[in-house]
Amino acid sequence: MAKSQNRNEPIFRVAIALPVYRLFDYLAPERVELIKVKPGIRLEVPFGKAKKIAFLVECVQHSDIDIGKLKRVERILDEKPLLSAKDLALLHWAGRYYHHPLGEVFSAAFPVALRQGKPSVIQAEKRYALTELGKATDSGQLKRSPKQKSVLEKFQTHQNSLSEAELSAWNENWRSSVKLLIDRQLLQLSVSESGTHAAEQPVVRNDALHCNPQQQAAIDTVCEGLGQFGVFLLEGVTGSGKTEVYMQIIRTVLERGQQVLVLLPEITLTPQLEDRFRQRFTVRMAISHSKLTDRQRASAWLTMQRGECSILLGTRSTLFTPLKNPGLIILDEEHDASFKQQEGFRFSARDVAVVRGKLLNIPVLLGSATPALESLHNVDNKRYHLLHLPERAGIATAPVLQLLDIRNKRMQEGLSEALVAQMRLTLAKNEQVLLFLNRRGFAPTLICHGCGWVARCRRCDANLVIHYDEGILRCHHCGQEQRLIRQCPACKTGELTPLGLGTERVEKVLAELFPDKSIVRLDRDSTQRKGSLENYLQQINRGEVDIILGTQMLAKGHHFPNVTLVAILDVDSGLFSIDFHAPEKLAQMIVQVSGRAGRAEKPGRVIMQTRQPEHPLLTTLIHQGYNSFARTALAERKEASLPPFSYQALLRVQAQDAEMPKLFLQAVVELAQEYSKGRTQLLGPVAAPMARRAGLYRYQLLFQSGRRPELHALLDVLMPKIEKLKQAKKVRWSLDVDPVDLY
DNA sequence: AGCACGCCGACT
DNA sequence: GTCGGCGTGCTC
Repeated sequence: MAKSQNRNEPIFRVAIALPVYRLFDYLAPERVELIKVKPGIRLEVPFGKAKKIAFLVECVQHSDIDIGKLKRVERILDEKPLLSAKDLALLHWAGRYYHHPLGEVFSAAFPVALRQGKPSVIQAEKRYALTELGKATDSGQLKRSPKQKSVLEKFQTHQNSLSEAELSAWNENWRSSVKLLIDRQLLQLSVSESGTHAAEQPVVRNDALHCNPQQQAAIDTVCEGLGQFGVFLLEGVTGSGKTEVYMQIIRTVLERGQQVLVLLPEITLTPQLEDRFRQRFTVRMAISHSKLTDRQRASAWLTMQRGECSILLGTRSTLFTPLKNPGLIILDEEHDASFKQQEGFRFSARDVAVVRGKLLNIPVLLGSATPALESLHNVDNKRYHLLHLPERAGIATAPVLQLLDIRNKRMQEGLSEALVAQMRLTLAKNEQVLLFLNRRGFAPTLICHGCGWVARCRRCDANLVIHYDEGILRCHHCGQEQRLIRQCPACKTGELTPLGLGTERVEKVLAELFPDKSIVRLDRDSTQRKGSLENYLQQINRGEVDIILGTQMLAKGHHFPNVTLVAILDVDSGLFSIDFHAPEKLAQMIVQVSGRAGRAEKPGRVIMQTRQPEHPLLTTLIHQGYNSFARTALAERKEASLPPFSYQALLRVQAQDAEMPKLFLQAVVELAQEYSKGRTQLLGPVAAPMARRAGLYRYQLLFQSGRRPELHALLDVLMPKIEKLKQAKKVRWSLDVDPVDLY
């Protein structure tokens, strides 16, 4: 039949973004010059009834599929691959290491617009600036249009022009106001000032700050290592001048004509670093994070790919952006768990960055005040080179940490009398107080005083959290809400009482205790409105706020120079977790929160309320510092053969049916025992710590081995078989290699 | 992931 | 007698 005459047709083996491990074979397009076709190019292929975008993996001569059944590639989308051979190798490595389908890995490397098959064209980015009229206009005149007023103020408090990307990061809905302000001739389109860099022009526009010897040593060490692979761990407390070190190293990289990729854990941290970089560097800089439009992200990606831009600042997903002249990868706050993607393709941006650095033969610079235990372990075994910044730069002094024993003490909504007294002293000196409580809402539990009934989520194994402001009960795990009830549904008589502490409740008592003070609450609920976080931060730094109260989001990066007292209201809640990562996370959180205080010339103090004043984690951390804590914690991990002294992968399963997840994992265990020759342990199957979430029943199975190759060899044979398991079709499962969150 | 095929319940 | 429920299986 037709079979034989086509025997020598070239076959395109492609990856398609699907949750399956196998690749798909297609007939090459007719009249194609095979020499010009390189792996990595995007293709459009017929797939089932639809068309899909595919990535060419290789050209082969033979297919296992009957050649008559193969379809033909419809269209070639790229003349040349947008990814280099080394970046393709990185994706293949990541697919193998995380045991994730290659098509989805490829898909993650491209910005949305390109993975949908859009052409690789760059949309020029617009910038806006004040007109002379805009500079002279008092924003008070716009008080009848508050959105325009705030946009005008944004420009008036900003030195340079603002790009679409910067405006989007600040407030997603800026377009209409900017348009109206242009109509009023207060704003104008500005000629792209950050794109003016010419080859002969200096890369920096102003002088570097003076560095202390340790900073200089760090700069020199990394700069000497440019042009070859090496991982540097820059350990420096808040205020030790890490950013200055980054900038001086970046300058050298730029002067070599190379590009720099800078990764941050969170979008909210990009504007401040972007500002500092723009003040220092003349080169073009791209920003990429999920608040930007698909078009903006595609432009950032392509300008880096073409080498038209020298610095890329972005979050986790930016890691795979191709670089025409790669020089350096910086990953700031490397300990931060946000660098681990928590769904789908669960990669660690830190670990993949290191592999990327190795493939590109460039240095990787990791920065943190509280390095991850794995990173310190990698310093110990000489894989990473430690650069230590022991001092605070300038004249700032380190904050003093102290424990406040609250056993048997009178408490008012989580505040001890001693703490309130310290707050009064601080406020009397006109200095700011920061209170940290990592629980939003009014109270985490609503309990009946009469019968003990507790408000539970119907779809999760969790209690509903009281949100008085909104008059609702909300589940923090599935988002389900219901009206706040007044009467106990069980006994109809008892009094419903809020139990426990949330930021809303503390805010209320603060308002009573300090009626003449201005209080700001920063948590996901109070900052949901776009741009409100930035507005609050500005208020705080203008000194219009006396007491700052907030959750996790306070712990990251933001500087509050006039804060001299920090209190961690409930440090004990972090001491009792089944996850072995918990002590590390708690210690990092304490040090990070402490870093918010006592910058500038005013010394800061940190008070931790605890009922465990003798707890070794707390005493070690306070008296000997983070590094001693880390040493102790690493010794404990070693003793217990936990990571980084062993290697883990967690197989998670969930299903509507209560029994299926367990049955599926039992089948997996049978398979694993058949193929596991070595000493890879199987821990489970066990119910997940939260056995039901959003209506789904959850189970998990942990693989652990003292040798990484052994674990991966097992997973290599196991995963394709798991995919074909008949039980697999009735559940949703995912593998998490190097899990950081065992929940 | 989509999407069609397929075999059992309440409607014109 | 049909419309449609979502269980199961396939996509080169």
